[in-house]
Amino acid sequence: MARDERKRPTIYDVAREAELAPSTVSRALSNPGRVSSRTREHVLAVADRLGYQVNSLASALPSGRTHTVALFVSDITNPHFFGIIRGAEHQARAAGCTLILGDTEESPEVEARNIERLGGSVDGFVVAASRMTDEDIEELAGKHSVALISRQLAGLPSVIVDHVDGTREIVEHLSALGHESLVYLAGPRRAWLTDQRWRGLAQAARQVGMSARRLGPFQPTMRAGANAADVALGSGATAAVAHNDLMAIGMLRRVAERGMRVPDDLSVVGFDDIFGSDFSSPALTTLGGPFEEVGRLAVDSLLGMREKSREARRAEQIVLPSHLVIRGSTGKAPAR
Amino acid sequence: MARDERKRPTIYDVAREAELAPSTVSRALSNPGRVSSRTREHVLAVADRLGYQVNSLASALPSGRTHTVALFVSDITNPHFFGIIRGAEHQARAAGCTLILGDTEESPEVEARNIERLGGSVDGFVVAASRMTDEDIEELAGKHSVALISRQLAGLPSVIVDHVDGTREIVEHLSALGHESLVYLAGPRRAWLTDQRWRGLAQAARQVGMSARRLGPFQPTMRAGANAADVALGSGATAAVAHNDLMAIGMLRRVAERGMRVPDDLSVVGFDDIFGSDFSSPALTTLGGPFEEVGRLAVDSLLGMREKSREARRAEQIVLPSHLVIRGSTGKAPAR
DNA sequence: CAACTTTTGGCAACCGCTTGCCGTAGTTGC
DNA sequence: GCAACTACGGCAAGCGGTTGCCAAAAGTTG
Repeated sequence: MARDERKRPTIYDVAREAELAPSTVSRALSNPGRVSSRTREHVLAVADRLGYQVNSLASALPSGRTHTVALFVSDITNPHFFGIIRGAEHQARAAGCTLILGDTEESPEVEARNIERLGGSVDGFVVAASRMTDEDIEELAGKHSVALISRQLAGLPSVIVDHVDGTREIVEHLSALGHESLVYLAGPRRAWLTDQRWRGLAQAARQVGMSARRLGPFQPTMRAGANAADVALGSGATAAVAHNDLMAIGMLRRVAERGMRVPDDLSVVGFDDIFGSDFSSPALTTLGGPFEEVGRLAVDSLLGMREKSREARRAEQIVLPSHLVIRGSTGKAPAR
Repeated sequence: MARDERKRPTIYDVAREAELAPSTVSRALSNPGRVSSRTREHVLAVADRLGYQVNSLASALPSGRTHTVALFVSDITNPHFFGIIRGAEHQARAAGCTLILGDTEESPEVEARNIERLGGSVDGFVVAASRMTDEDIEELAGKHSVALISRQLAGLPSVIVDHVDGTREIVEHLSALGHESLVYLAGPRRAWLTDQRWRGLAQAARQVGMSARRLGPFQPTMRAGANAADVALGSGATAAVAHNDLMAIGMLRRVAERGMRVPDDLSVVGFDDIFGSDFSSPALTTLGGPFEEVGRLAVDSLLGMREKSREARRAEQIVLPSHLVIRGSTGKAPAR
């Protein structure tokens, strides 16, 4: 009682007060089945009275469990990641974990370096839109628990939003509006999604008898959207599918700047349904998805991994449904 | 050499390999002035060869320095915070620290609880737009290092963007356009900024002979903006200043929905210059600021606090200049 | 009721690093 | 040439928990 000199009480304080050994206190707190319920309740009561709180650092040291997960995103200023971040944060908190957020700035080097740096002090990594190579990710996964977002890799848990169905929907929508040609303004070469989206678009286009071309790559930013718009307009296609909404919104502005009209002269489609895509002018047709859920599930399967034995731990690859949000940026193809 | 069984090498491994005591290795690594340069270089070389990396948990335990700071924001999905988050993340990384991000969801309880939870495992807190009472913040600051963003409190370091000058600019801008009355659509009662902004607007209005009324409070969200728009239109004022851009953008939509026009029927001004405020329709006139810098400086002064002796540590209250970004949502006052 | 199993609490050895204190060797002053 | 310092390396005691192992207590069984 006398020695509460501003310091947080430790299990030793609780033990003394409860007239038990520190080890017993530790067990009562973190391994309740190991002590009698009478003892446990006594410990709990004393701990509560003293205002005891575990020192998470101290408990992480011997146990190896830090109760911390890291989430890396490729660009922290892309609104697309908000939902993911929020979902991940929620799920982490619900599981009693702390979330560390990292920005990899579109660079595989920054990504690798930051992950390395955190290596020993987190229970695992959720990596969204990784720019690393498959090999590097596999190496990383050999050393730490890893869950992927917007990327699939055999043997690793992942959460993505369906793009096969999504791209098909986009193409059918455009086809229904009379478009006969589209261009895909590709994202970064290292982004797994870039190829996936292109593949989906190309295949769907083939099936409905539309021509499709891939142009780029472009940085997935609003600024690069201006460039993409010029390239798209120059291509002669009547519909442009941008790698993401940031680019698509940048395109809308550039098209207007050049005195052309969306969708009369060019229809534009994006991906992600980000904040702002509903009030751009025109509002953007885009492929949305349940991104909070994505973040939540990624953290979930990351934390789940540790439970399962190495055997039973066949990584689950989750695919969530996407949905096409049709707005003003797509319209009838211009007459020939 | 033989015992690199998947485990990360420790200072003991380095010590053995370098034929020195672990304590010397520890000093060579983290207190270079304490050993001879010959020794230090030898240690560094061996550590490098073995691929040694400090275990930050283990070093945090005895030293109390975790090299981690936490940033709390009131709403992680508000784009306003992106810049702050990014700036904070950069500065933290530059200082060799890890950033933990927390969402307080506009709730003082969630805020207090989360801060409490992290208490022992971070070096300090940056709290942006805190919803806690002055008393609670002071209590918190008694136990931990705290730096404030968008809030001032005597004795605590803080970074804010100038609102006195900013609100004056807004009012003068509106006055110049012929407006004679404005309404302020207030933000949450617990937000320090709500009163500050209102005070600034009211005073500036008095000086230019404009009438000013305060309405609300409203939640600082797009959704609440619809409500705010109706209230503003009903007030008879010709100019509306929303608590933030989220609300302002929500207002723009609602005004259009009701068949009125911005700025012909009502001029609208926001705060923050968030992502999207440049492509809403019409584009939003808003008070911007160097928010990345805000995040950066907040982390900076938080980390700086620990250096200074308790005496010299007179908390710096930083005020960064704001700037009015004039766009299409403000225009000439409608003729009587 | 003896023999045996299951609970339950305690002891002590870590986890990996930091740091106060001590002793030795080398340097400086007079 | 000797006392007084200073520089530098080592020893060992933590930091606050966790956990393997042991022994006493309690519960089972025939």
